[in-house]
Amino acid sequence: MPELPEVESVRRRISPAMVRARIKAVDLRRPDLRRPFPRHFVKRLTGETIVALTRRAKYLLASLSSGETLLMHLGMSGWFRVVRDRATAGVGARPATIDPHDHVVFHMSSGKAVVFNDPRRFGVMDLVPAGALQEHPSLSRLGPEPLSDDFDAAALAQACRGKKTSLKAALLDQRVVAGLGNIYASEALHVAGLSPGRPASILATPAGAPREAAYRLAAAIKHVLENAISRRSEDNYRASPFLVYDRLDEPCLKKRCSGSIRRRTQGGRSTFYCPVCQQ
DNA sequence: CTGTGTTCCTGTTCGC
DNA sequence: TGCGAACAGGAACACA
Repeated sequence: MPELPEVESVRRRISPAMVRARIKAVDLRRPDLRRPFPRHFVKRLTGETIVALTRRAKYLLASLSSGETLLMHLGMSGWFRVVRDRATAGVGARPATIDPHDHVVFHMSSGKAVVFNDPRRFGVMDLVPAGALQEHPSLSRLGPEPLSDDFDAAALAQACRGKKTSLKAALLDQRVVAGLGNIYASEALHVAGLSPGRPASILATPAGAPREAAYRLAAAIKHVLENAISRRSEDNYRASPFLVYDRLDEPCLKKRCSGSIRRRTQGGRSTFYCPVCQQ
């Protein structure tokens, strides 16, 4: 689930338990996720206060009082939950959880335990020394944050200028815009009325100036992400909140459109779209 | 440098 | 019901 809106939602949900709280103890249940945990992971976290919890693209960033930053990525199946921390943290403490995919437990001075669960283990955790955050390999090449003023039609067009790859692949490229994933890339292209297979270069003139489609797509990206965040924050779940994703063969929801949703594979991943109203 | 394909891992769903 | 295949929301890496 974790694309930008889900990560933002997680950030807001776990912030009350973590921010301005001290990490009393850390249970580390295995040596690695997708990559090994950094050296002295538990030692460097224990006793630290989390000063702030922010998000960049799909990364969560916990700023520690030591100046280090705990960088976390949810991968494909990563999730956090907050539980009351009945168990006293420390040696011999009974784990607060029994799920075999609970890999990390943060015992906070707020009285809550924040549990990281990730069946597929595509998640990542790293500790970044003070001052080294911008240069971190996971962050340094990221494009603009889609909901910031840095991202607009001009930025999108510039990034896609001359690109031979498809629009869908371009939206998944975190250097073009940071935080979209497979679901919201499909959704944004649908809202913008653009066919996912068209070359990304159509967004810009040869000189790099935005064409009309770039304005539509930049606005659609912001719209789709803002909608998803507000819906999640309201905890307002519905059967399928999406316009095209996972709606194969269902009628297109756009007004006065007679199309039905198709699926195709691009770059080994499913793209959902309406062949009638997306040109 | 650019674009494409593979790979990491486990759980769920689908067709026979 | 059982079983294998296909597929799943990410991103680093190898290669042409």
